[in-house]
Amino acid sequence: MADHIIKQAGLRMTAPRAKILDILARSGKRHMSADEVYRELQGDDAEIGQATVYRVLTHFVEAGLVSRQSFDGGHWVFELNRGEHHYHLICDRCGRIVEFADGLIAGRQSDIARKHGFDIRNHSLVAYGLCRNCQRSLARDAAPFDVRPDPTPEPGARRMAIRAPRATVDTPGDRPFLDPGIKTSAR
Amino acid sequence: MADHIIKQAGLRMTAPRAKILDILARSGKRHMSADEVYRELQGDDAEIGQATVYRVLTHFVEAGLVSRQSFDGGHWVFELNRGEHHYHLICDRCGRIVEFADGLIAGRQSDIARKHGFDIRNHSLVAYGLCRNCQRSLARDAAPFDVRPDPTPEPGARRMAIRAPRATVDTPGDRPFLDPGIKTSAR
DNA sequence: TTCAATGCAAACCGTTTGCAGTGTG
DNA sequence: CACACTGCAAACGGTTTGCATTGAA
Repeated sequence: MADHIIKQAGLRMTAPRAKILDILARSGKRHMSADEVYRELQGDDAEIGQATVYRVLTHFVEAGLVSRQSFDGGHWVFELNRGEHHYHLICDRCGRIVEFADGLIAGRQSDIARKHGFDIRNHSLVAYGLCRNCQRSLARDAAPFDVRPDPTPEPGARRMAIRAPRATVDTPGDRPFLDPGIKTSAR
Repeated sequence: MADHIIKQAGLRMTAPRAKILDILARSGKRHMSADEVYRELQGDDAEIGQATVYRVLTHFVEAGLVSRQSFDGGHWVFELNRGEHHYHLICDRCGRIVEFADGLIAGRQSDIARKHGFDIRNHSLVAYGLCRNCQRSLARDAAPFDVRPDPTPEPGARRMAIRAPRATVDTPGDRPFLDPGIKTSAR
């Protein structure tokens, strides 16, 4: 249950919070937008407003349960905080996301920050390009332009100029989150 | 003049384009939002609409003259493309931005990408924290909360939850852009 | 002379906020 | 029983778009 995790984080337990944490924990997608969380909730019985989703997610971020970032300007993307800081590889075409951690980069970056007198609290590295599959697809049908990504183009996709992903899943090393007694650094 | 640069990039020359490129080139700020560009234009004689600013900037990005990114979810920030890819250190408190390039990080990252089968086209590394000045200020008046940043708080600043910069200047090694015959890779 | 670029204003869309009602601690 | 949390709907703010007009090539 998500219950004790929320309390351990110093938050009041409520139904919306439990459900949202649950969704983040169980969803196939590691990275979800507020709207995706909201829609997932709709299928459920209880009525939970968008505002609540945003507020709860913000609370989670502040409490350190969840991390938030925006891949290249779109909307916010939320991700359960599994403790290990990591970076992202994103496919411009299909939206596939691959996570990776790298001490060398982290160290180098913090050296540089120190040299500039910065006290770093957070950082993100995101690389955009084509995943293996999409490289293949593109080569295969050698279509010069306007090839539709294999994963469904998603109906309400706004023309995001230049770059237009809309993340789908993918990540190595899956590990349960809610079940084991995870130690939340309460605040 | 910006004229031949725009043409070299394969774009039709128009007054708005010349002016906007000029502003990006001459402004003290290396990183400008569309709105900042727009406001800078207002002081000028000619009437140029916001839509045009957005459209022109988008064209510039597509032509490779300008690069665009969003520091942690806010709006887009545009920056004249000076050829050398670089990363950013951003002060959470005053918005100061420091740029740095690092081959080691770039190399490492592209190795990792290759290992995952990705063909990277672009990447960004941004680190958030406190610059030296802000660390000092905070220590000095040891105010636990709600300290106002030294650089004016900027009136229309939306409460961006968690993080709320609003960039001001700062960058090492200034180098003119428009004057020398820069080689634009036209497309 | 044609078709891309512009200006204006309205539309969009993700996110935030005000307010009255609800339910946790 | 107080006060944080919720739902709803309206507000917000950055960006995009439709359409008639202008102007570069």
